[in-house]
Amino acid sequence: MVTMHDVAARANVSVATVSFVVNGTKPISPATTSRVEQAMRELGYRRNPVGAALARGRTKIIGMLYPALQRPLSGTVGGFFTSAAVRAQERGYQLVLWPISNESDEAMALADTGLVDGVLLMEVQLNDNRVPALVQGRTPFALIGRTADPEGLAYVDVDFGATVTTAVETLVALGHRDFCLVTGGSRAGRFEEHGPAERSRAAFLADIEAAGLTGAVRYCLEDSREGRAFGRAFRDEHPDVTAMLLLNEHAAPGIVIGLREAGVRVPEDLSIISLGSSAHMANMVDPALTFLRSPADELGRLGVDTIIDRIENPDAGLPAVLIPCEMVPGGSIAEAPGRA
Amino acid sequence: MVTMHDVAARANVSVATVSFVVNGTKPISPATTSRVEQAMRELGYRRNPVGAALARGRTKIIGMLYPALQRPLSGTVGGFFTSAAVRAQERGYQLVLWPISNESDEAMALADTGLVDGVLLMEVQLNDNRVPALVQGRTPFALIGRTADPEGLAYVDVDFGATVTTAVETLVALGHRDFCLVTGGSRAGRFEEHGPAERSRAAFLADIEAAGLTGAVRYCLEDSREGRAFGRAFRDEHPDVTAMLLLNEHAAPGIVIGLREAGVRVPEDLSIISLGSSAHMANMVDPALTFLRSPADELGRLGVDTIIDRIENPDAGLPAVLIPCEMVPGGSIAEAPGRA
DNA sequence: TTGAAAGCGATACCAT
DNA sequence: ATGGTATCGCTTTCAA
Repeated sequence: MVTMHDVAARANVSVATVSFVVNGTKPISPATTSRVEQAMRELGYRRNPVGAALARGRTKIIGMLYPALQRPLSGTVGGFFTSAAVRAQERGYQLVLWPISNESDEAMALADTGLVDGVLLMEVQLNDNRVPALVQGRTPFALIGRTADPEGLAYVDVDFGATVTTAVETLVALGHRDFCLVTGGSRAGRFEEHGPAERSRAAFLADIEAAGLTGAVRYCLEDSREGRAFGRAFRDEHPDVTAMLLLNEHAAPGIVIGLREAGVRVPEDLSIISLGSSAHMANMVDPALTFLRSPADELGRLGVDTIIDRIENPDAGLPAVLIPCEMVPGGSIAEAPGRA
Repeated sequence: MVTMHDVAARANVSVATVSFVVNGTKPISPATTSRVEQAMRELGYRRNPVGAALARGRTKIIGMLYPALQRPLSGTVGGFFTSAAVRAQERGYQLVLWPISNESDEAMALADTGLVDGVLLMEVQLNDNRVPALVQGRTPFALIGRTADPEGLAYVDVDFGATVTTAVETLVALGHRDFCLVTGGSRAGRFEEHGPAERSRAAFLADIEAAGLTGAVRYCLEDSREGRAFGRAFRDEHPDVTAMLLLNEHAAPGIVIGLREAGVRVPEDLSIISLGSSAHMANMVDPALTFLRSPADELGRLGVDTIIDRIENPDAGLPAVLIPCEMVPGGSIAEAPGRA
């Protein structure tokens, strides 16, 4: 490996000088600069980030912590990751996706050892033991998502309350009065921990009550086969429901197929709005779903901005951003049956 | 930050001794060991991997290089990544997903600087300029996928030839004689570079010719809306085709929806086999697709084993593994029309 | 079994 | 505008 020493020797300067031209840390005469640059070129020098990291205490790397084992990487995460990676590069950082388990130790062990300058935590649960662990450490972090009480934390998240309200209002305007919210979650029994599902549920129940409507809440695993079974059984279990809010894009195609198998027509018999989805997923379903678009790209960018700001300016205020989803028309909603 | 010095001082030993107990490098008396361990506990010591990496020249980190900007992370990649991450951990490494562009420089710049011990290259193209760049460097690497001529490279890949042959044989046995292969690719004009598509195409044409059948090859962008348009137009463009091989799981639901809109029934009028897909994706379609299961998990594991073997034993042989997809029954194939 | 000390590669302070 | 050098945290050889 070619080191700064080699370059320095070749250019007849000191390592300090080489470092200065490499980093632009201090003014160096054009003559020396070009001599050094030529030496680097000839030798094929490439700065060793490990050495730099040790000396500087910074790596210019941001770790996006993702519980890959519990929650297989899907297209949604891909959206976050891609936009976040682009933004990081724009700001001179590298973003890497780091798989961790849900246990707190691992997150810390990585975060707190200097390998990354900061950490972006994904799939935050309402009661997430990784968060207190990170608070204890000295590595800056930010959340994509938020805990039950995100006071004092830097986060960006979807505004599920506003999103649900938009959906409910849209359907109420079409005459619907009997609702069902279907959320997801990758393993039974831990749904209460899932922020998006839980926040949507709370907003849903509040909206329903405020408007004097009826509303059930159901869970369905995030898998198309589960969706099929769920859809097949739905009408029998909820004969009166005419409007469904679906926070489960992976099960959505299966659910609609199951409904059709059971003789339920969408949207004539049942209107559906998919919450937090994308055009690609919505068009996998027939009819194409009316959906509220997840602001994945915006959140990815904002998340990166947030964590970098915290790294570079730890004393600034704590950003807390909520972005609502925006309605995209589709073919899955109609006037309530017997009203047209 | 608590360093080894702090621990050493607290335990009244030298830093060398602390290092020995931390790494188990040398035998240390039980008494000293427990004194050191207690000191570590009391101080909350955590070894700094940057320092370790610099001293040792190894980081125990494997970088999975992925062109996230060109090819948004999807569920398929998630499968690779998850199984690969698990396997890496089992073998004492960390696996991180590193977004890179398709340009060679970036891959190298990262790989060749000591931040990662080895590199796993994803989405390898037939003619991939990142590969010669990696060959020049001194960082071990392996491919998931392979170039046109993978001689001398370590790789694991799907056996597309065998997969296509299985599909064709299955359909021929049902009396089909007019085929169409539909592949994907995220941007027009670069399909020739896409290994899976190109290898499938070659195998397809060879099988078709050998059996005296007719076979068209079409491309469709990997998006459900594109799939819908494609499906709608298909019958007019290929009135005689009764059997479709589909190497494009993201467009699959849209294609079937489009076909139905155009009055084409699956499987009565047209049989479909999806190549390299998963149960989850196959069940997003109605009828559930008959598919050849992508060995994503196996490839992820094997890829990691391969790169770690190369890191730890560079002189061993170059593994070159091909795994065929395995048939999973579904509802999308039937006897050729007018044959039953 | 334990310790002293020489690096690993780069940074940045203090001189010149 | 340059250079000498201590330093970052840890590993590892060589001695004791």
